[in-house]
Amino acid sequence: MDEKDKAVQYSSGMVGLRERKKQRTRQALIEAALRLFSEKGFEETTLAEIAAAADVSTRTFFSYFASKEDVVFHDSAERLDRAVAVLAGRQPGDTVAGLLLRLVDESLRWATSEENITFEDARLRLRLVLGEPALQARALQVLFDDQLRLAKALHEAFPERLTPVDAAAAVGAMAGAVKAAIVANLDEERSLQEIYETGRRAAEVALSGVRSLDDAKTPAG
Amino acid sequence: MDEKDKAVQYSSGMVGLRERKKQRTRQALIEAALRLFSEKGFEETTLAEIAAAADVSTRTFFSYFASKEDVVFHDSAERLDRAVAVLAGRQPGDTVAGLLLRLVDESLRWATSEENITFEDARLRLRLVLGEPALQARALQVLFDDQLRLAKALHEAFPERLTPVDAAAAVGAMAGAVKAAIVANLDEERSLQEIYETGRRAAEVALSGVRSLDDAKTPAG
DNA sequence: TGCAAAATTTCAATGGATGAAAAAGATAAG
DNA sequence: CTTATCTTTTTCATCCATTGAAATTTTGCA
Repeated sequence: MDEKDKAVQYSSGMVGLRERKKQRTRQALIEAALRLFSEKGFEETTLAEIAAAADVSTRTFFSYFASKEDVVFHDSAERLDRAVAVLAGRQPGDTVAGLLLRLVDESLRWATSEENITFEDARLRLRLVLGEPALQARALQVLFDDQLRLAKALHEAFPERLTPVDAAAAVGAMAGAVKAAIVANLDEERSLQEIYETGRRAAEVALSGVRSLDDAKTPAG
Repeated sequence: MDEKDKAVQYSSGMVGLRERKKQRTRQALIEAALRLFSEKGFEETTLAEIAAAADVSTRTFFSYFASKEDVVFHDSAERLDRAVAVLAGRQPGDTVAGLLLRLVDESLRWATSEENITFEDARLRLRLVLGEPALQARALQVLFDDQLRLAKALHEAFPERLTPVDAAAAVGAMAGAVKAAIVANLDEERSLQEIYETGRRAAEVALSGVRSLDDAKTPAG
């Protein structure tokens, strides 16, 4: 799977029979794996079972995904591309904080929108990921890699205002706050709206600073 | 290894021969593993080799560490305990921002102090961790778990001022900023002092908010 | 149709991780 | 010192993810 394939991975138009077949196989693997994971659990599902359910050999699995964990994050590249696009679309009047807040808004909205997957599916996947240490580790790694690229994109959006390190710190603070808040909120049953609000409030804390938490009236809103 | 053992893991006083022998074995495993990792690389070193170098059976390794990666993070429990202690030692006049800044200061100082390990050793370990995907993943997981406990400790330090979610966001922003900044800074050769400064500046960004980056003169300093 | 490229399968091997039972070592009591 | 007991280590057997290489099949194209 070279760069060209990766770039076109989630675009709609595919040409030859060969490519269409590959996409079908990929989709079959994803669906088989996610179904089995939710039915029997991640650890309990073997690659042999996934491959069998998708009608390919076990070896073939690894020409589509680098590891058992990676199937779960099959759409992470698309998500990152969208996020980078938000930063790249910076307008002349934009502030760093405003642009980052737009990033969080769009990401949260898309992550929980119907166009993408059902909210129930999203919640299921979140539980799956947080419940399995191996998946949790992989998720954190994906997030970490994404942050590197977002920091680079933010620096490029404000080349004169932000040093690379400041950009990294800003992205890190934003992502760290949102992630921590969402996870902290996951114990109880929450509605889509509530989780969205939690993430947004965390973004505000990161934007306006922890110091705002020390003020009597929070100027964050 | 039950709770009592874990609690006393890094305290000085051990009684019986049995315990002393266990500590010696643990230490032998750590030293053998770290030496082999830096000599031949992480992937290239097998558990069989580590066990042989420490004069135990391969199986015994797993009664000391849950995985090959875990040896590298043998002191993470102690580090976390120190960090939690800082938060627990909150004084009446402390602000959230002030307490968190003290946390970063003490953590950075201790992580790079001679009492702990040589700075060269610390840098070697950092390179090792960032270079090996498996170790990077484990590091992020450890950091993530630590953040959960720190968020809890911060909430307990300011039970009336911070909701659990706000505490999580604050800790997440702080940790995210510091981590991102340090990693972003690691490409070039940096002195101890420079890395320390980078982390502290990132903490200031998280504390005072990304909005401060939008101001002409940064009020962060 | 037949050749070249790409994808899949088959086969074999490595190495991390785990469970269970046997063996060896340490502790405490008599 | 010796025995009964508890802990730790070893031995043995096994599972499964992952990888490399060679053989085979499928697809694209002349």
